[in-house]
Amino acid sequence: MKSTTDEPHGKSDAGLPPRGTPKNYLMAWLLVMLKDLDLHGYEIMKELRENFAVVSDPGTVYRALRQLERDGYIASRWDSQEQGPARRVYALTDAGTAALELWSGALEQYRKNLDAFFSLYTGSWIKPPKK
Amino acid sequence: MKSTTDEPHGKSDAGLPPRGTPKNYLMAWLLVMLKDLDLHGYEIMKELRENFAVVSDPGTVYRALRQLERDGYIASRWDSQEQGPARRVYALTDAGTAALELWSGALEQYRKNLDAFFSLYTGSWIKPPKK
DNA sequence: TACACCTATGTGTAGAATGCACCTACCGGG
DNA sequence: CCCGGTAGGTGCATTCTACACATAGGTGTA
Repeated sequence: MKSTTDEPHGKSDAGLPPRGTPKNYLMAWLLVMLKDLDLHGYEIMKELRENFAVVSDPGTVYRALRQLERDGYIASRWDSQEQGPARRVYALTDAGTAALELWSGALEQYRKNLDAFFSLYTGSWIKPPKK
Repeated sequence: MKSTTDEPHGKSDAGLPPRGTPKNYLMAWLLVMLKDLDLHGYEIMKELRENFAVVSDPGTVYRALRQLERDGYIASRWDSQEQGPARRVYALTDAGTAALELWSGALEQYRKNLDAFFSLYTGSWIKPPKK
């Protein structure tokens, strides 16, 4: 049983870091996974869980993939092999490639922001004097 | 008028990077701002908006500060100077200092994760062979 | 045959984080 | 007298994600 959800008075512990991934981070990862290879959802999900620890739940991955498809960033086809259930294989579209480029720029920005955080955390911060 | 909200069929553009900050990122910043100095909300909010671009909205900052206080990570006192309205000045508690340390570790982890993303984005990724 | 388990793909739902719009109140200048 | 800046706050809607659960084909095994 989770300790943070059964408190009677609504203690929420938002001050503590979540296992939390940045908002919409998942989308960037889905796009980058498909950059060179076409993959199906289960494969992507396992990689993201086991190798990259980006997401914990299969449902979230499948839902996000369908959303990316609705929005035209990826396209899917069915791969019906005789072994096991059919797979929905995804491929990046041109819009998806463009979006991935945008994501890359945005994440570089995040990285600089992180550096700013650490420079506050390690050095002392001098508040800019009010003019 | 925002172009993403009035589409009839629910297009949501989640594939594109949001101005988006990582989830709960704000909490880490509030804590780190108070690491060496006691500040009031308005000051913190202006810094976060103008110098660090972490958050866009004052309400969000004030709300988050109250939440951190409810959870015991920061404490407030009123600073009633005769100039202008009274200010609620915040200071880090011991729990807050500990939480900030946790945040620092989590964000270092996040940075490594970002590096993994970029190594996928720039190099080619070789999918690990299924055993 | 029954069952457990793995692959593969989803839906329903709830909680949390955030942005936008809006409100109160104090104070100084034109 | 009204405007704008300082200071703090609420209500609401949207969005993201985790958890639980459902479905279905296939394989091994008791």
